[in-house]
Amino acid sequence: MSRTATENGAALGQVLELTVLLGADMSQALVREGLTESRAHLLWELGQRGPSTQQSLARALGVTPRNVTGLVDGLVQTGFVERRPHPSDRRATLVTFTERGERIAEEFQRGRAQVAELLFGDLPDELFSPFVEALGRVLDRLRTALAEAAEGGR
Amino acid sequence: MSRTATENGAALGQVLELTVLLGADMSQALVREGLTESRAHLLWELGQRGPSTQQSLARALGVTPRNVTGLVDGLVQTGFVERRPHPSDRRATLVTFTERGERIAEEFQRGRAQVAELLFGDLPDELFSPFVEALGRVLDRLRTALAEAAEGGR
DNA sequence: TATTGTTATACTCTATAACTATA
DNA sequence: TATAGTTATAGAGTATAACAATA
Repeated sequence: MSRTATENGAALGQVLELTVLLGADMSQALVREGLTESRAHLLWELGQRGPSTQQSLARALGVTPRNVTGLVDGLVQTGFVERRPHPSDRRATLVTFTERGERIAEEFQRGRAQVAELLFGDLPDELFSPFVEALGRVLDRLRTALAEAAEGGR
Repeated sequence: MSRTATENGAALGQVLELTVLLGADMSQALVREGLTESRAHLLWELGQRGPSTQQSLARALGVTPRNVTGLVDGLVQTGFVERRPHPSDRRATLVTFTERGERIAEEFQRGRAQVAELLFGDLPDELFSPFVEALGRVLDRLRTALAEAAEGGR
């Protein structure tokens, strides 16, 4: 083996710590804005897609339509989104940003860019390039393994 | 600037995808074992510390003692842990693994090692070394920023 | 007095199943 | 008959506050 299992394990430990810290940072910011992770995730998807039916949000988030009802209820109460009638389908509602919601969604994007600069801004290219290359390969391995597990589990 | 914000943003995107996929993989495995993330986290800490009071678990997990009561209730019902009297303090209970719990905790460790091999086993040293170096620096930046944010927020 | 764990209460996220209005 | 969203019900995780037993 070119490397010990201990070295690979330590690298995974670093990756896991990174996920924990990024999660903590995000969570901090959300609490400040009066949001939960689930609600923020919905706002993020809404920002990516524009006004959306609850069904499409449910599919995007990978949760049940009933769950989306609850999340939208919360976001309506706290003033981030509105329910509007769908122009051509009277069964459906279009979830749309309020001004406040729009502002927050833009802040998300800015915040994400700031985090990217914080993490990588000072990293010299000699490290950044192989980092991205290695990360790409690691992701490929993981995607493949998960897809195979999903195949086998069916 | 040596790199564009777009490149840094893309790198962050990769990192975030990695966190999502690792979370999905872990979650898959936990559901198979009849565990939730919170309960698995408690088992993990218990494995690191050995038999523990609920207070110490609460501190380790960063949740309230009341919350630990619920998690331990669930783990007792599903046969992963037992409550035993504390030998010297009759107020406290010692949460200890059952045989089944012990077995699962060992499987966690093996599973984690397998994931490490899956992710990094095929990565050539020329990529692995700078990857770890870069990751270390990124973690330092993030730890520092979070510590400062915690300072300021007090 | 302080600490350990629990009861009481409440909020959020999540799911399934049944129901209403509309397509 | 099928789809969009909601009501009903339930379980899990989380929190605060009040309380019992013990230190």
